[in-house]
Amino acid sequence: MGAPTDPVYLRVLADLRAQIRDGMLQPGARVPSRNAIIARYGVGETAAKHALQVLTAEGLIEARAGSGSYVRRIPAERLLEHDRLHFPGSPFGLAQSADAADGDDQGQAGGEAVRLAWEHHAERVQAPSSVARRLRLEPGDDRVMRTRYLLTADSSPVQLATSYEPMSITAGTAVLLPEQGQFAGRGVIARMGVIGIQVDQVVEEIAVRPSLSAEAGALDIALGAPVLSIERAHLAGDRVVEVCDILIPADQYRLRYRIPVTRPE
Amino acid sequence: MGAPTDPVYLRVLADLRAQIRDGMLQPGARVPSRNAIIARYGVGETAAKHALQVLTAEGLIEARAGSGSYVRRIPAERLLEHDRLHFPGSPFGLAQSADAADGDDQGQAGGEAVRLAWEHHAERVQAPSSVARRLRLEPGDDRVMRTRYLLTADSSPVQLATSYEPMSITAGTAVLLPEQGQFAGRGVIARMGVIGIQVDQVVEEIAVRPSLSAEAGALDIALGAPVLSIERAHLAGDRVVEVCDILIPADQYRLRYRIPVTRPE
DNA sequence: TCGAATTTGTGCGTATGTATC
DNA sequence: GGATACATACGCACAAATTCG
Repeated sequence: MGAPTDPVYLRVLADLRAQIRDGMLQPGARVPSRNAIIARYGVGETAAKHALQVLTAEGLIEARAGSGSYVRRIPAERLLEHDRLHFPGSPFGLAQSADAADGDDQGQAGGEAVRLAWEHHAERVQAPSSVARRLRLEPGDDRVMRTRYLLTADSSPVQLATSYEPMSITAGTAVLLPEQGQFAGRGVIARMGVIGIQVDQVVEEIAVRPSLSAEAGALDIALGAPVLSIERAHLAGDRVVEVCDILIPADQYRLRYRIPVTRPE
Repeated sequence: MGAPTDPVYLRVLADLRAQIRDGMLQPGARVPSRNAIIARYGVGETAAKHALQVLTAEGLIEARAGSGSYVRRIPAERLLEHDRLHFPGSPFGLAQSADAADGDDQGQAGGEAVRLAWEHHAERVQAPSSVARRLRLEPGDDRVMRTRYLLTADSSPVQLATSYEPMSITAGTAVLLPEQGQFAGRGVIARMGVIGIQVDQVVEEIAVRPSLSAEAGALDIALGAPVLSIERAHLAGDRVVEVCDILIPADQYRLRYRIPVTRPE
């Protein structure tokens, strides 16, 4: 037997991907339709379909029924800053991409302001088992306050955050509801400080995984497109006073951490 | 006309996903084959195929040709700790996923010891344009020391790091070569300290993108599989004394940042 | 050791529904 | 309304890997 032949759809896929990378297919341009691919590359419909589907999953193109597939305009990959620990629902705020990347073509002029908006909804719930474990509560504990956040920039979703706080800590205090009352929007550290709890450490675990369908719907990305998943915990000594799951479309945003270095020796 | 009927494959998909989530299909268990799905759900081959394919794309199952599809064990995901700023070549060291063991400082907690190994190679090069910009050097500056690192755990690649240091800082000192001499393996902060430069900030930008072919080869992952790309810079006041590009297979590792909170007001 | 059955991966053709132009 | 394009759906075929008698 000769060499194991590469799958046909990979040839189409590689060619289209190269055309997009090299700029032969500009952002917004129309990608050859299934029939066009069949004719041009001499492949069957399955291969054409499969190639387009993989490009869609990679986030390089976007398919519109009845119209065609188009090269996605990537919104210049925005930067999410980490240094605002008081930010509501999430430690990541949107940064101005002032010193932004090498490619400048996309730039929408220097001074455009981005309209940011938060939606949030707080509710008392039973802790899901993974949350109970991270908060070190008994499985099934129903004294947990869950707050869901959706951050949008110019009405397009930026991040989805779900925060959990044990009511054993906050019940009966002025900060039971994170986004109501005098201390709304001040962040976990400030709010815990109000009731005498000193947060001294934040732990974040960053992972990447394909989006599930509900998440893809909420973030307006393709099903299976990679998302950054950040599991955050606020600690006060040995106590875990808050945990939060943050989801961000991985291909549209990057995270920036600034870490001060203190000199020991 | 009547209600738009839901796609058939979604019914299969939702059912299998629920079985995985609820534990009816345990990690490692075999998922029904194409033929089994056709028989059990009364759907066509296309729908069965499509449902399995979406689950694969979501990372919930793993298909082995000739054998079957199996629920993925995700706990295989290893953790990379950030807190060792002195680590050579990279701020990420391997932590043992001994389930939230807080106190351990070295990775070897649980039963299994992981054999870690570094390869490195230093060379004087001309700065690529993006590196020159980040180091604030003239484009084409050829007084730059580049050190390439490959970290392996049990001989499988974990991360690829490329570090750049301006020789205007290190030339003629004992720390010109990061991995040779008395201060080898002590990390950027310690080495710069030796020659009187006080690093006071580390900035890291985390992004996710599909791997290029050279990277996929070095990391032993599939071409196009997502990688975590970390652009790191060591700053001493206004000076950028080192930049480093770190690549990590995104589906196999997660990053952990521990951030101490200092109380100002 | 070998071969048959199973399963996935890839490929083909065709058909229908629906959205867009 | 008609042409085009994608989404979904059916069925069939073969190669390669795996499993198992």
